[in-house]
Amino acid sequence: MADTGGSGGGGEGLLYLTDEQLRKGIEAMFFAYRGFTADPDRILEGMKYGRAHHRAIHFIHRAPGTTVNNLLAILAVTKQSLNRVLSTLVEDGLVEARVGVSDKRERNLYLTAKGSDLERALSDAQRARMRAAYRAAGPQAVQGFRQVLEAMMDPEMRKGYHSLKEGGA
Amino acid sequence: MADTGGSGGGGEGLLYLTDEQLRKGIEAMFFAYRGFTADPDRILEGMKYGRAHHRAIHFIHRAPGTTVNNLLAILAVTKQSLNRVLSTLVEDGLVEARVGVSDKRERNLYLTAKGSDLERALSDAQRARMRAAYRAAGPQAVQGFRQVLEAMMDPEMRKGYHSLKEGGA
DNA sequence: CTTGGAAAGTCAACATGGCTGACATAAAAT
DNA sequence: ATTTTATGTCAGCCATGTTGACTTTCCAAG
Repeated sequence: MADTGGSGGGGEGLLYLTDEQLRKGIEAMFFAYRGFTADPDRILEGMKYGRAHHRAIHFIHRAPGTTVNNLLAILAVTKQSLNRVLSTLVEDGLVEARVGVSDKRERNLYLTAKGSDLERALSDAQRARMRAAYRAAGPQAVQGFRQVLEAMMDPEMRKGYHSLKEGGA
Repeated sequence: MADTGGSGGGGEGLLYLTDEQLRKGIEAMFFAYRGFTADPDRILEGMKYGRAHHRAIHFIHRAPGTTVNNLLAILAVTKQSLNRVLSTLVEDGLVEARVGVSDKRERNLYLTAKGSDLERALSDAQRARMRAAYRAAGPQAVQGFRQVLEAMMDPEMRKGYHSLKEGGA
């Protein structure tokens, strides 16, 4: 396990694995995630929606025509929980749920124009912060950021993260 | 807006700021955070505690003797919300809340032996995952990870993140 | 010393979004 | 045709966020 890490000579290359460094990383993750969700949360607040609605809208936008079950796998919540969120979005005309063609048990989900508008507002806000952070840290840092995040995911999550393509009707 | 970024020659240095790259970062953050909380959540499940209890325990461990108000600032929830969590922890003998010495309105918070045991279990689990991710990604990546996370925080959060020292009785 | 406002913490009640259980409908298997 | 399986829905519970009203303590003005 020879290490060619950044710091110094001898065994110093493992200093980034000390409990203290790990703790800092843990707390950074906690505080950063709060920043990460802050802007969309602010937009949603006042509307009768929350973070759960944001997530659903995001992934429907990403994979139009996806099924409820597909979404379930990505979001890792129960179908009952998702259904509540989806129901209000359909009622309010942000999401259209078309009965499946080949399998009538399924519902294929699409954003309406109204839903797309909200999606854009939310993702614009979230991207703006992300862009600022990326720019401040630089491309090298961003690469490391992505590497660590990916290593932090559960293996199944990592799969869902890389595929995330299926779902077309 | 000249950029001296890492990749290539011409305008290529800004490729990491495209909407597509930003979206990948956003989703990575979402999936990674789930991994980040998964192990402690698993430990807490079954016990009558949740993520909120974990956070309280973590920061009391970090700053023994901290006051409720101090914790409030770090966690950014309402005192009523924190109070519920803290009350159960005190009742169950995981946290001791000593009336302040100089100011009897305050409560200084400490983990009991029992509380420390749970804290250790939780942070061991969380650190193990973090350590694995760090090791997999390497020290260079970890540095970038930390840089991006910090740039993603709100400025006030960033302060709280760096100080986080006060709180002694 | 008394009085009044600010600060810290507590109690009550409500909203969001997790959860499990029970169920309806459609599809697939026998 | 009947049973089994998959998908989605309805009802109700729990954790944890919220606001509002209150108590206790502290400090400052009189």
